[in-house]
Amino acid sequence: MEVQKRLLEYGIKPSVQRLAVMDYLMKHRTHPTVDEIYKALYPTIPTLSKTTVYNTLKLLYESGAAQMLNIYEKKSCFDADITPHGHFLCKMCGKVFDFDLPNEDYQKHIKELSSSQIDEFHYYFKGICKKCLAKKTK
Amino acid sequence: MEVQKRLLEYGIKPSVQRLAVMDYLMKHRTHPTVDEIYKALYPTIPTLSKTTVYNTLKLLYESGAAQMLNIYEKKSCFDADITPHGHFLCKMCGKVFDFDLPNEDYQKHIKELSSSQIDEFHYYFKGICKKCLAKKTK
DNA sequence: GTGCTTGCAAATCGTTTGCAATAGC
DNA sequence: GCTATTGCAAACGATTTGCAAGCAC
Repeated sequence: MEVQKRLLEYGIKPSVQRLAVMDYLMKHRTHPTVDEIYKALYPTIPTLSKTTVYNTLKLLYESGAAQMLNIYEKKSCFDADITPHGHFLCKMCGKVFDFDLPNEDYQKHIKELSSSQIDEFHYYFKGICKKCLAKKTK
Repeated sequence: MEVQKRLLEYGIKPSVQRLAVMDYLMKHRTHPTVDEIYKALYPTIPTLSKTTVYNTLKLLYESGAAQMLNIYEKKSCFDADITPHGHFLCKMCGKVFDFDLPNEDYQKHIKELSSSQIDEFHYYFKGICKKCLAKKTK
């Protein structure tokens, strides 16, 4: 199973809770928040505490096994996709969408900042998605 | 004075407090937080309340007269430069630096997302700046 | 004097911390 | 048994809210 593999790859000792959180992240590419993950896992792991979800996500993020996004103003959300890519937040439906990023751009900017150490890369737009735009004009 | 001009341009009725906040933002391109702005202005406007600073910055941001950045994990910071440009957060010294963004990239991505409405644009790196890297290896 | 702006105090909410209970080797 | 992980309750800190007082035209 690739969930366990991902944890081990980033030096994270697996546990029921950690596997569940990583598994959820890998299967739900919706950029879930702590609360969403907690609420989704609670039914299957009734002893789960929100602190553990916080701890686990922090661990995943700091080990590099997941990305933490601050695209929402007040809460973080998480992404199992750790390759550099862009995000789009629709301010109407609140959903976050992925979009590909031409790789040359990424390289170019890395070079511009050379001699600094780059750990994280964030690229996103906020606006209104096609679906919501259509609804609005109706 | 261009501070007042900026407010009027974005349909914001000037007041002592609003002018002071906008003025501070335009003169200090350090991406200050609410608290930093409040602490800086308090000596000159001793009746100033932090709520007003919050209100004013929200107004500036929602009117388009300033940018709000969520590059820090837990607090917002603000930028009077409203043209699309990139940011770099040094995780050691905590400073945020600007960097220019090749304009074609911006256009390209806008087009990729066409038929969505784009309101905000965020592009940033996190890492360690040259100065701090040098200190570290010493 | 009417409506907008300000500012205080209290509330809110995501997140962190301290610490005791628990699990895994 | 020892160490790392979990989970509860309390603390924290940035931001928002309710509301009364002040200001401007």
